[in-house]
Amino acid sequence: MTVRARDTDGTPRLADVATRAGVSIATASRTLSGSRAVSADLRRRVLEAADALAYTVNPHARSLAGGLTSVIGLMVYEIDDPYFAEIAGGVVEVAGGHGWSVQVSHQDRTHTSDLAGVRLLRGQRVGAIVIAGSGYRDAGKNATVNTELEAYAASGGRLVAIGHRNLDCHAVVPDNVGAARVVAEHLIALGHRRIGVISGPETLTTVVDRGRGIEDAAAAGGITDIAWAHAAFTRDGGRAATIRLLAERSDLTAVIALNDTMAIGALSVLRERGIRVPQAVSVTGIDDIQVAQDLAPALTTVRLPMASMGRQAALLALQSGPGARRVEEVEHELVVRASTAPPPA
Amino acid sequence: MTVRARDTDGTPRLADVATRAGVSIATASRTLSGSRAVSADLRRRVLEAADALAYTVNPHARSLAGGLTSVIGLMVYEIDDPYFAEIAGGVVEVAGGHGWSVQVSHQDRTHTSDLAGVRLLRGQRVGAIVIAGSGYRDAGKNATVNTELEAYAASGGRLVAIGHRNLDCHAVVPDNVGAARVVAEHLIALGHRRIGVISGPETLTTVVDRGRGIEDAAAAGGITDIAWAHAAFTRDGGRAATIRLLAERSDLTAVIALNDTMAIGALSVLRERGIRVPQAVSVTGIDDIQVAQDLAPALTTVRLPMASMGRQAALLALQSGPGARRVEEVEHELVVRASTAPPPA
DNA sequence: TTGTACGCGTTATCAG
DNA sequence: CTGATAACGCGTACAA
Repeated sequence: MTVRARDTDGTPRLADVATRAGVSIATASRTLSGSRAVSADLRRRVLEAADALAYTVNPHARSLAGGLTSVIGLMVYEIDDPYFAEIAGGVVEVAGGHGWSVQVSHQDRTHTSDLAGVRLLRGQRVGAIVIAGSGYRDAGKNATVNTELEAYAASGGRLVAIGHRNLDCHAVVPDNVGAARVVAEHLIALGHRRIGVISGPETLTTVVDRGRGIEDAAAAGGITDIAWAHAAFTRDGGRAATIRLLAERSDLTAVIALNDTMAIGALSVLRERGIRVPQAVSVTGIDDIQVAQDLAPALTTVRLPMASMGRQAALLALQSGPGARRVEEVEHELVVRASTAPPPA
Repeated sequence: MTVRARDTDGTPRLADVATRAGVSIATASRTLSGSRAVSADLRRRVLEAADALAYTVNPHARSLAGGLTSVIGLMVYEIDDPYFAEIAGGVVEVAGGHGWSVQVSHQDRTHTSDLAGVRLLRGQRVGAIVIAGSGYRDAGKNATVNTELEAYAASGGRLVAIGHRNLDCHAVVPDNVGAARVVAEHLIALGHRRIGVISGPETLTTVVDRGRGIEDAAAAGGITDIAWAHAAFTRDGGRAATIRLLAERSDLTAVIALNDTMAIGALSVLRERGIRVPQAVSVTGIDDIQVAQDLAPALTTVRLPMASMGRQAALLALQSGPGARRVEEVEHELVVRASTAPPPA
């Protein structure tokens, strides 16, 4: 006898369900995966059997047999950055609600690692990829990654981008230009004329877009001497950029950070130096991460609904039928708190 | 001819590598997975072929053939809570460095969902599970989850807990009792006697342990009337608990939050009411999440190295040979900032 | 509609 | 040390 009585590890297989229901494994498979119609009677029997056995499909077998897995590959920079963490929260929430898992793929803002990340995800046959990191401005760098991404989509994978438009797929995009313009306008309306911007690397499209928003507002306000300082898109980057800005232009009355994380760095430097915010210098951010309201002083910023963006992206990934490309714009809103005031007299 | 010329999606298979190297797929498999010794000559040829073809194993096929996958299932509450986000950062970092992926499983602090999470991870044959959420105090609730977890470990999965000891597996554990005692002692040393504690639900072991640390310090300091308020282990929970505490005991000079997130909630309530920190009331947290230093005022707390804990846990999961259970204690350190001062005269 | 049988890509077993 | 070959669990043409 070659009959393997009760083998492996006790996990029931599809065959067990089929046997118990008195049907073929094909029928069991069809009812469980819903790929084809099955008579109501058999359908019920299969479902009961599966339930009684506490059957769960083996995703690997399923994938090997041709399909993709119920996993969303989420590509982010630094999962411990609040911006991405909040997005991830939204993605995880929706995915979990649909029985999907979320695999976090870390990028380190180099396109080679992005490429490796995408390849890994493809190799794992994940059913969807949500790419939350900003795209690169450099077309060449984008090319390799995008090619891989599009090949993935072409082979049936669902692809959704958060925050960049230049990828040919569903996308959830904040209006980075508009958001940045709004904070700049707020400062200008308060009377600021000598403004500095602390910015992330210009290789990121998010940075470029937000920078453009500032320039738009400045031009409209007749301001021509905005001071720029570029650094990493992090708290430490914010510190470094602020220090440089202060050294170059001691007359600034306002600092615009291109995201809240950098703004936190700016605040910390100003606090160390005893420069009062907002009395001597106003500071703004963009994103409205949760802690923005609890900083010292509470940060004036522009709210982007990160968690909701994550949820939307996950929904697009899970629901997206054969339909055309969908780009969902998300609202932003100026949130005025305690870190901005008119410039000193 | 039944020969499938170039099928599926162009992804090279092990057979392709074997053919190109002029060996059997068995040999190719052995060299690539390193399961058995292979002569240096063949080994080199296989490696070259694999490299030339840009071959990557199909993890599903590998898993189906008997093994587990190179995936760490990370169970956390709220990936967007800084505490867990920082831990996740550490796990993702180490995992990525070893070619492993990280799958985030969300728990919602109910044991049924925990159970579902573990089952899902098992069903996916993940190679390791790192469970970062606090355990439950209720033995009954633990039982079902723990049984599942131990079955997982028994079947070859690597299991590592962060923050609870009562699971029979490798663990990375902070001294929650000691950490809480340290902040309480700090306040007592400053002269505080009328102290309130805002705490998470007592169903979590972390909460219970930290609470005990407070009680120890209070007893040693001869303080018997500590005021307690329980709520969710979140910012909003911190707000709710603080409001209740203030209503019951208007004479408090210090509020101990059992984690930084709740402390943030406490600070926000006190700020709204115009109660000055630390002049009127001192506030402390536990964890030292990154933003603790940037709050208003900067938070006095106890540092737990979350990122490092995540890294350690991942290493334990990936390296752990057949060795015995290892429990790694992590250091904590009181960080005195601006939110504590002697009580008002 | 339902069942049979083959293939998905690897690992493991068992001979050589 | 190396090579056939049988699983692994499931989807799905194909046939009935």
